Amino acid sequence: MELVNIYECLCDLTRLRLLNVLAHGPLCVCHFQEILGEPQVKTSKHLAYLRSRGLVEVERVGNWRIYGLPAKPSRELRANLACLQDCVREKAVFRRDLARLKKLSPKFAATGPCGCS
Amino acid sequence: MELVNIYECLCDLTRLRLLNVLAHGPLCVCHFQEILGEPQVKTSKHLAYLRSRGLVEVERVGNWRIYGLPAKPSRELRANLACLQDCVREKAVFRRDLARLKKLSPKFAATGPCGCS
DNA sequence: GAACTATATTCCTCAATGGGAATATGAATC
DNA sequence: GATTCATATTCCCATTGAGGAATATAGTTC
Repeated sequence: MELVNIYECLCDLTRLRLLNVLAHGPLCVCHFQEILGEPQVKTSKHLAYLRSRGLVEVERVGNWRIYGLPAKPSRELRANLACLQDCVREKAVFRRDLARLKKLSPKFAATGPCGCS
Repeated sequence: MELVNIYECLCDLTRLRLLNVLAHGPLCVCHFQEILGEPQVKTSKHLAYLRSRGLVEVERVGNWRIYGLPAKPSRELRANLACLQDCVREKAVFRRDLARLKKLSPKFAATGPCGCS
């Protein structure tokens, strides 16, 4: 994974928001959708973009795709994700996303690996 | 300055190389040109790009434009530049650029603010 | 003021990106 | 096997970016 590929992923607000949420654990696409309030296509495409550059990994569970940060991130990726966390901590959009994540977590947890149904 | 603007600047190898050199002090365009071995248009354009996003500042000295990192960088910028330094330290291209910088520094210093002439 | 120097800008072309509408895929359920 | 559900993919369009050739600009020097 090249350093530039990491930064390519970071230069879009939607992807930054996804990574911010991802830092707190893996989720399926419809959960990201609900937390960010973004349409399905947009969410799915950006996750695919992140995946194409190795910033996320996918696991298939029934109908769902669970996206999470890599199990073994490179040194560069770890450093940049940590830096991102630091930069983002006080920004409104990102805090709001995390607030929604917290609020929706019980609902998500209610129905197996995914509370979509 | 938005976080995304910083990452936009970081997602191109030439600009990463420029920033890496810049971390060791301001220089004029032709010096960057010589260190990176890139044509004038390319160098000038990427510096303009960095400037448009506030990652560098320019000072005019006679015919030269001296590009340097901002005197008062934002917290985000500082964090990301530090992270970049850390990520780049062992990569060949970047080390090579710094080696050239070191080698050429005396020559640069020889003629006032710029040793081009 | 003419020539030179360092740098920026303008055109051009090509490739990549973002976003949405519509459609495809593939697993689960009835 | 038809339907539903979660997700991906395809097409479309508009914007942006990278790179180079050529030209413009503006300061310096003779």
